Amino acid sequence: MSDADVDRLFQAFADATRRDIVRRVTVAEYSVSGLAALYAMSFAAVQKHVVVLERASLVIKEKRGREQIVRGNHEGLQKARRLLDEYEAIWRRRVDRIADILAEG
Amino acid sequence: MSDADVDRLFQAFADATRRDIVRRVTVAEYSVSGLAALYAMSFAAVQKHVVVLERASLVIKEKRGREQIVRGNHEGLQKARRLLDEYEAIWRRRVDRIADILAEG
DNA sequence: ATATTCTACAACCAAATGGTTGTAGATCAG
DNA sequence: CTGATCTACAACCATTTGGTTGTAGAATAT
Repeated sequence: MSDADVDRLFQAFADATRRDIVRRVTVAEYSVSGLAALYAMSFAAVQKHVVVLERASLVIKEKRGREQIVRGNHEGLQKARRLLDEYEAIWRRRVDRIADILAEG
Repeated sequence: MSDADVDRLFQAFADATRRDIVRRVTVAEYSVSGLAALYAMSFAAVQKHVVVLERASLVIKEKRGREQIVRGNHEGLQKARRLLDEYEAIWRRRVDRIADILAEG
């Protein structure tokens, strides 16, 4: 995963509307206009949010007739969690190291 | 945690330099200028990154003489992980629900 | 066939972001 | 005391971001 990929992923999470879209489409399917109806902004704005989420692998679009069905994509979430787990591991190592120093000291 | 807080948190993670700073200051202490020496950018740029990380609770600054010592702050990381865990829980509920439907069908 | 719906995308705008240089206050060293 | 170092912050700049309206194509409904 490149830096740019990670940037895209966390950037995608850094917006409340997009986080809400992720929650919704994980629970149920929505068309883009179905999503747009939920928010106090234009269709185009919501469509752009969906594009951002798609590029971050947090959402998948599938054409169905004239609609585009949006569903959650577990891949992006898993990547994000794995990344944060790495940071957590660094913390754990640090805590262990300090404990060792205290033990031998 | 407000939407704005969550925005700040993920936004802070959405930059490779800032992620690198977080890793470094979790392992060891750095002054702001000590950090600045590591990157191909101005002191002011790095100082701003530290401010962003501090506002996101990912880093803590402590004045020591004329230096400002930067250390990792577990709080922000924990918050971020807990948030992603909530999304994961939504996924799990969804998977369970589908399994139930298949079982009774 | 025509009208409607859904989507994509361009063009535009204001605000935020990530960088720069410059200035000034504190602290430390000689 | 003087000079060097460390930090904070202002002002500025280019690019990105999150929003808008408008246009056009594809699929559906009447």
